[in-house]
Amino acid sequence: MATQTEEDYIKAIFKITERNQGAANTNAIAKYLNTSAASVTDMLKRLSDKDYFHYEKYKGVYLTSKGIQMATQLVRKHRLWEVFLAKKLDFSWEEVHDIAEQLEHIKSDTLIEKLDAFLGHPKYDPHGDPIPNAEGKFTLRNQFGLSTLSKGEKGIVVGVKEHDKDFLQYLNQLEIGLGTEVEVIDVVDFDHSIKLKINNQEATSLSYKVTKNIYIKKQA
Amino acid sequence: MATQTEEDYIKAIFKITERNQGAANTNAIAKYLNTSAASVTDMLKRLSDKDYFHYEKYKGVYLTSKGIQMATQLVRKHRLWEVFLAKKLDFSWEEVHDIAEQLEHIKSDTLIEKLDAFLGHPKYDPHGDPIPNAEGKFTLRNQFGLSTLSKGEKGIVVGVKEHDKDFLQYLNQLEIGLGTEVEVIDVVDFDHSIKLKINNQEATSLSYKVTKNIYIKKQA
DNA sequence: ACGGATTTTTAGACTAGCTTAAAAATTAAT
DNA sequence: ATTAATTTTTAAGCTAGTCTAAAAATCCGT
Ligand SMILES: [Mn+2]
Ligand SMILES: [Mn+2]
Ligand SMILES: [Mn+2]
Ligand SMILES: [Mn+2]
Repeated sequence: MATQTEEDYIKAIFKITERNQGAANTNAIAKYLNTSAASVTDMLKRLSDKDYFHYEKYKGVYLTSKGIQMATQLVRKHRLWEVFLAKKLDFSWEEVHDIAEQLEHIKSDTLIEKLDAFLGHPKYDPHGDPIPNAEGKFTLRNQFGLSTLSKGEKGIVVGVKEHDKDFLQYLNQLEIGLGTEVEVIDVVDFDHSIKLKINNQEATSLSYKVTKNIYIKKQA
Repeated sequence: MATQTEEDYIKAIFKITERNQGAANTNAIAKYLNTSAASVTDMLKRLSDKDYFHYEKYKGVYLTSKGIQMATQLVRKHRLWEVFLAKKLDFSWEEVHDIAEQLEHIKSDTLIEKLDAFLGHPKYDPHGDPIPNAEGKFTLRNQFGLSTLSKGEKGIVVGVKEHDKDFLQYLNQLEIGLGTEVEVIDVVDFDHSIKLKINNQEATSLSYKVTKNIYIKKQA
């Protein structure tokens, strides 16, 4: 069975290739896993006969279907545990990730299917990210960056791109969370900042850096 | 922070000293953890400057108060997770142990307190074992081995001594679980076997080996 | 096409944990 | 009190995973 470290490497490669649309290179993996490039090369060499990925020296690495399947199951577990922590144990969305990072490695197929049922087969996690089903299929959604809305448009917050704690806590403070109604009152051309009504309260100004990390579903 | 292996060693020492009423010796630990005596000696040497226990060559090992506290917290976590698995996810009592053996190592103090609250601060786990509170205090109970009952006495099953899967499945088959009402119809002196009414069904015969592993609360 | 910067790999060494085989200490039996 | 059996420790060596420093390969600007 795969060790926790192995699993973390596979998931890292999955996340990086997904983001980059190409092979994951050594430095990117090292940075993602907070380890040295030398360790990564070493690990890739040691793992490369386990058929999780294709590795060519100096060319980076990409997952095989076996690797993708494993990574997807890990993402499934991670996100289901996040839902459990947020919905059942009342953790806030900025607290769930670190704990789920551990829980995702618990070995038991039955466990995750029972957990899924207990949670009512949720489709999205506390950050609005889709939860793959047991077969690995993600439910995609028609979403837009809040930064793409024009003056007068309304939406409902459905997710966040950035998962950084400070960012999420800033959103808490603004009372922005999943399901929050927003309406763009004004867009400032100069810096792309936005004046936003949040749940019909008085408008607040949000920087582009913030709005481009919030996903919304458009509202009539 | 303590590694999973360290935690397993501390818990093993705790369980063994509790059972033996004396220092835990190398072979006992090795057997408990399914490892070699040499590994245990090695580990004890390496851990002995971390103040979890007192170790004297050839004399075995016993926990310090720091070690006891750690072991108790592990038992608390283990049993709370078992309750979660049984009560919320519908696992049977013979399935929960192996998964809890992994879950007990998840690092987060908040998590376990929230889980405890979510479960309604249970006092006993699915095997009837007491769950220490956050301060490490166990709630003891006035219980007897089913084998100590005399003809005519009634009781309610409150726990099991043996946690073996086959034993627990045998009890499932007999429809004996926590809360089951039992009445001793007859005691056979020769082999100490017992004729038992289970939930007022027709009586079944149980061997001494079985009855001495079932704990009951006496009933008027 | 070359030189410098960047990225990646190699080399060598470390820790945690484990193994088997042999040596030493302890315990038990005569 | 010896000897024999048992338990424990030591010795030597293995794997997984990590590190730093140095070498090698690739990439990039001119
Ligand atoms: Mn992880
Ligand atoms: Mn998430
Ligand atoms: Mn464990
Ligand atoms: Mn239990």
